[in-house]
Amino acid sequence: MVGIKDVARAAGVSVGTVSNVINRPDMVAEETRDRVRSAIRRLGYVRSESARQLRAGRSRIIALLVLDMANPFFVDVATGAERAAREAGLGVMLCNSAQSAAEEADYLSLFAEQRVRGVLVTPVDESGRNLADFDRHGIAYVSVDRAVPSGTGCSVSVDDVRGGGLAVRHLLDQGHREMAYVSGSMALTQCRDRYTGALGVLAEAGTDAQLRHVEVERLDVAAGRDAGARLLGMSPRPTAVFCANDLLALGVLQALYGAGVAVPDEMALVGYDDIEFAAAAAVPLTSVRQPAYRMGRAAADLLIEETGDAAAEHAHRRIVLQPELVVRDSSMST
Amino acid sequence: MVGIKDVARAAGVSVGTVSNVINRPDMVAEETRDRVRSAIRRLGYVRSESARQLRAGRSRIIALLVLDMANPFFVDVATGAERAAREAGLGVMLCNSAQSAAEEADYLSLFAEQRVRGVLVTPVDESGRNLADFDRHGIAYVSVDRAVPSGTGCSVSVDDVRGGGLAVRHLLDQGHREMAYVSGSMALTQCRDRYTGALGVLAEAGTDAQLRHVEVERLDVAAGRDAGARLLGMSPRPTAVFCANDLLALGVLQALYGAGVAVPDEMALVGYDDIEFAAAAAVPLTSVRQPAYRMGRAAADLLIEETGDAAAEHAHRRIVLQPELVVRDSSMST
DNA sequence: GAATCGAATTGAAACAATTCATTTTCGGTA
DNA sequence: TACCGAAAATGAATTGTTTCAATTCGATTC
Repeated sequence: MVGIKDVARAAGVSVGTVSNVINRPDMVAEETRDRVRSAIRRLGYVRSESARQLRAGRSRIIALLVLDMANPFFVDVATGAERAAREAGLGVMLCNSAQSAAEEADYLSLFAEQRVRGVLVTPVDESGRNLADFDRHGIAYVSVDRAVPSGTGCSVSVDDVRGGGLAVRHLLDQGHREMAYVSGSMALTQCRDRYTGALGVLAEAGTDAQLRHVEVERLDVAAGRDAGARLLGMSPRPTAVFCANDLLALGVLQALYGAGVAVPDEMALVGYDDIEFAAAAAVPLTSVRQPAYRMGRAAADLLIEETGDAAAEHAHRRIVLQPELVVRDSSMST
Repeated sequence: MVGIKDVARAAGVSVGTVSNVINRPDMVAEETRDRVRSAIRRLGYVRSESARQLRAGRSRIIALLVLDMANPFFVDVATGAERAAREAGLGVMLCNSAQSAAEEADYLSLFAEQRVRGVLVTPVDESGRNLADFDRHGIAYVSVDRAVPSGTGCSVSVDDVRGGGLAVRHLLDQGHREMAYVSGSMALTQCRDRYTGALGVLAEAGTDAQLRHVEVERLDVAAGRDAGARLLGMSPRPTAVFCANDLLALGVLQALYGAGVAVPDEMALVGYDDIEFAAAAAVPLTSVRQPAYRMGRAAADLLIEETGDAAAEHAHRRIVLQPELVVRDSSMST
């Protein structure tokens, strides 16, 4: 493997000069610069990141640990983060905790060994234990899609309480009184917050409308299908369903379609996230849109600020973005 | 930052012993081992991957560069690869070339600097120029979802010619004579191969059935919507459409639905990949299933074999997996 | 009591870059 | 000719780990 020494020898200069050609070309005389560059090309020299890193004490990579790569929502977040990182000359290591606290812990220690520049993470473990370790090791992190207790770190999230409210207010406005909320365990912040918002709207409206909770194991299409079957068996059968994400909603929609239940006439449906497939569904889905791409960008920007040259004057910030209701056919009788 | 020297000092042993405790615990006396381990815990020591790497000359990370992260097909490939890699104690760096040859080149040189263990890549640049560089630098790679010229390297792919044939034979069997093929440019191997297979079946059947090509810019849902609009304007209007992937098919389906064209009665539809959303569509999509997860696993396994201890006896292999037609409502009149 | 052996431990070299205090070079000036 | 200053180039030190030849230390054997 050809190293900087080989280049130096080939070009008849010292290793310091080769390094200068690469990192501060202005410092080197033009003639020397050309000689070195042609040697680099001729030998096919590629500098070793590990050696640079070892010297610098940290890498040029930021890690992004998401909850579920099969969910296009997180792919959008990743795309936003990646764009911002690459503009700053950093690489992104994208990983999937698949909602497992064990996987999360594994990855976080991998990141620590890698001395990554920082971590963007949608935490599985709400206790924040895993992240506390990061504080101890001085690794910067930004919590994505999950607010973090004040003062502990940066976060970028969407106002889920508000989002839940938007969905249920819309259904109330359509005259629904028997509603259901399909989500994962209330131990998951996003499921809990959306529920809280939904209940808040009900209380505020002073209505006797019901919102029954249907809990599912996982937040994917298959779980949505199961939930759909359970909804059909409920008595009284709900006339409107709010799902904690679009994957669930698509699953519910499929179950309803299979059972010949008309959407929205017999049952209205509202999802959450507004992934591309929501708009592409059989009956286009009404959904609470989250600015996923912007969230990814904002999170990466925060991290870059925190770990950049001006790191000294960095103060932890919590950014909260606003969701937006996108009404489509699945909740509007025509 | 606490290093191995600090641990050695705290435990009253040499750095070599600390290293042995971490890497070959059997070599160290129990009493010493415990002392070192407790020092590690007490100081919060995390070993530096970059230093290990520098010494070892290569990293413990394999890179996976996919064409389009927004396509669930590639997410499945990534999941398979990641599983295999983690079982072998390696990390995965997942990146998205977004079908851009420039992005691809950028990432490949990033990987070279990182001295990654190896690269799994779905090449954008068919010329293989980018990969030739890898040969020169001795970086192992496996081409995923794309066969590679014999002898140049490993590859895992799916028999796309066969897949295209399956789709069109099915449509012929349903009695269709006016068909269309929606895909990206024929410069893309997978689009070309599927077309070749489709035409092959037509020729073999000795029919006068038509298969007109509708070319789109990108392979996503939005492009599918455009294609759908164009299909509706064709004369004679095709009675069956085969799409080069499911995203296109979902877009076409949506356009047809919007125009009130019944699927499959007025127009039958067959997709490719069999992503989860294909089965979850308004009209569940008939699709040519690719074993994405298995492909990812197989590719990672090949790479691990090539870069492992038994690397010497490694011979490049080309694995070709078989696609399978999954018939659903979108192509079967009931 | 010396020789031998094996297990445990040591410590220096090597990895490939960056950095920075020195040194060299060279044109211009006194 | 000697000297000065700026620009260019040098090369040793540094980073944190792994590896391995060498050393130490008891216990066992003769």
